[in-house]
Amino acid sequence: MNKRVTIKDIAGQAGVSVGTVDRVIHDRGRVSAEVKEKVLQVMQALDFEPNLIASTLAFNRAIQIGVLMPQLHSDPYWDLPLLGMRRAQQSVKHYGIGLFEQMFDLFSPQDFKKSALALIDQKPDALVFPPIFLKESMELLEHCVEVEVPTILVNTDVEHPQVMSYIGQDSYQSGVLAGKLLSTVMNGSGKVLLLNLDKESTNAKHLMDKEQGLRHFLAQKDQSLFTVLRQDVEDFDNPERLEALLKGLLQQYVDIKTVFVTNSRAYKFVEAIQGLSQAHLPILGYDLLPNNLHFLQMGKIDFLINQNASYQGYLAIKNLTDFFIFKKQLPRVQHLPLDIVVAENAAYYLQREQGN
Amino acid sequence: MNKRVTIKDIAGQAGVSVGTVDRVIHDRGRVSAEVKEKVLQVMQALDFEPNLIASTLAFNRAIQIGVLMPQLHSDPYWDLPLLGMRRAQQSVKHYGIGLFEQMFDLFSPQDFKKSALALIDQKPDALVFPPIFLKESMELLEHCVEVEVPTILVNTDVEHPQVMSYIGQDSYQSGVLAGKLLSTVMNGSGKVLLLNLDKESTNAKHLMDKEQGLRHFLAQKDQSLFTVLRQDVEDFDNPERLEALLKGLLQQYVDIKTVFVTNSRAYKFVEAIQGLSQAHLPILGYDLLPNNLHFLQMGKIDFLINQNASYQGYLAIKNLTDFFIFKKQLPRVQHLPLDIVVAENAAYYLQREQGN
DNA sequence: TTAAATTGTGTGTGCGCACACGCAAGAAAA
DNA sequence: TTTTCTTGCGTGTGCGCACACACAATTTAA
Repeated sequence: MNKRVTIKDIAGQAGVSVGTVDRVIHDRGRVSAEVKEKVLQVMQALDFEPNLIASTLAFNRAIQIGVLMPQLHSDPYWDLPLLGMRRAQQSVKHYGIGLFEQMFDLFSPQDFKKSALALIDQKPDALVFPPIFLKESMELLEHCVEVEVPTILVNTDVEHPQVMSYIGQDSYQSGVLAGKLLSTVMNGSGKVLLLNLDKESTNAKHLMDKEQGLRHFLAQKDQSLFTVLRQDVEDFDNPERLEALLKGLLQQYVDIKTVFVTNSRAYKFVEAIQGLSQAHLPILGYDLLPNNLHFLQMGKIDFLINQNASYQGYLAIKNLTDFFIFKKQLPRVQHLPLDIVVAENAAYYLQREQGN
Repeated sequence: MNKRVTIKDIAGQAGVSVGTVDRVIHDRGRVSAEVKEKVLQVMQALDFEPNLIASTLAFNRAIQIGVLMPQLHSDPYWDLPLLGMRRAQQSVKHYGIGLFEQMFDLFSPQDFKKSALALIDQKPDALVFPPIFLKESMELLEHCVEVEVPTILVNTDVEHPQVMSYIGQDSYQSGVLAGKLLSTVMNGSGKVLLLNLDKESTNAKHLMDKEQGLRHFLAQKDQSLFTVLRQDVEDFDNPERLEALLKGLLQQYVDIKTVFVTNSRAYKFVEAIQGLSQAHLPILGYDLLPNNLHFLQMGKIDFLINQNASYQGYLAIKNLTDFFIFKKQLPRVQHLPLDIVVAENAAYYLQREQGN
């Protein structure tokens, strides 16, 4: 193994001191044009790659990542990204990467705004958050432009120049996939009941994308065979109401063959229809929450699409480490795989969600 | 941010020098029992975590990982793990991790043995290889015991005390999953044609595990409805022979409803039956090879189970880095997820296979 | 014309740790 | 008893780089 090239080697070859080489590398100025040119030339010739280990050691400065997330334990899904971030932070803390965590009320745009300002006040070097509230998120991004804080979005993408990277699923394609899976269990024709179990206050962009994906897939298969019935439910926490609603729907539309719950709350639906004595109704939902997995193993949920919520958080922190420490360029969009989870392969995904 | 505890802090608190602390940490001896106790106590009290960045910088020694893999470009599947390892090496080279690559002929146990010896001669710090030939692999592992080289297996697991870690799929469970998927497209009953497209010379342990998994799932569903017909094909490179064989089988067993190709060569099967004018026969295969993906998009292959071949290699190197640099304990078995790949979600897995 | 600011360069220190070396005091061997 | 070895510590150097500082040679301002 030929030992690596160091700035000392560069300095020797170029006939200057290491300080000058350092100034060229960091573009700090105070170097004459000719000398700079010469140094760059030698660096090229020797194929110099800085030792990032030594670099971070000498840099000796902490990098703080601001994290704006829904309050822990307010919703089982939203715990996952934060836990992923904390795991990632553990594994990159040697590089001096720290987290400023700031929580907000999942259903309060006002609180989101307040928390965002509080977080920015701490002057983080970067920001990570899910744009749950569209309007407030755009305002926050504008604010980030002013204070020059690069931002990574998780869960939902939004177009804005200050967004360095989005990490999450392609919601539209995930709807397409749902269509594919549901059509295979519908035996030729029938109606899909599409359930949005969410509050109106939250930005439902990704739910709408899923719906479009589903409709697109079914339409392309055969216009007449498959239809979609969409139902939005805001008080999804009330099993009785849900049961009553569903009873009505199933009576009214006897050709409902399958159910597509567009977010992680499929288990709430299953709980609600426990009372109904009804032939098995195939269900597709999202995410490996304990309740969903329970019903998956029992055969009450047929498919789960894994949104890799915890991995989203993990990757966000890992990517920022790559950015700050290893000077890597980040891709604008990082779509995570659309994992199809059934009872037979759930264990491995669960392990991964909890492990890395 | 309260700055981190260093060995200097420990030394100060314990009333000794940093050299003594260092000796305690590395258990180099030459420390009296009382002093050692005291130092350990202080380390505990201050919650000391060594700065691994500084540690690796000071360590200043290269670690060479021996890699024993099938010759590049001899089989599209077997290129993937090696490419994954190279990518991983790129991303951990700062830590002084290097690869000794040694290739062998995929179908020659003798060459495997010869290459193994050549690799061991280079005195690598660790070894990574797929135990394709069972007998020769066990001999190699015995050799590793003597020279004290820890080993990571990929693709196939083997029981041996020298194996530090296995990275790959749970073959049995992957057969179970195949059973689940195939049974959903068989509409109630029928025969599964199980195809082993492999040479007899290679260790077929994982293929047998897949078969057992499949049979187990189908039997548990309903003994009488589903049956399995197994066919081993050694000259899988000959489309005419394969076509003739299949023609015979399909005539003989009219209730064959679906095909399970137990390795990455499903595309060879599809190519062979192009000539047959035959109603669509659902096919399940393995791995995201270009040819497989092509037929998946065309609808000629219905499911692929992703064995994450490239990620296996990637993880092997990453894990060894964790082991040597970050002193992490590795799990004996790391089962990778059983990704269900259909036309609608293939792109994301492909991207991941090529990307990280 | 002299003082002040700027530009271009080299030197030195420290990041936290690994490891070689030095040296005293006691233990074992001669 | 003298010599050699061992044990138990401290000191010093270097890993490769970042950055502060010193200082001369300019250039600009007063």
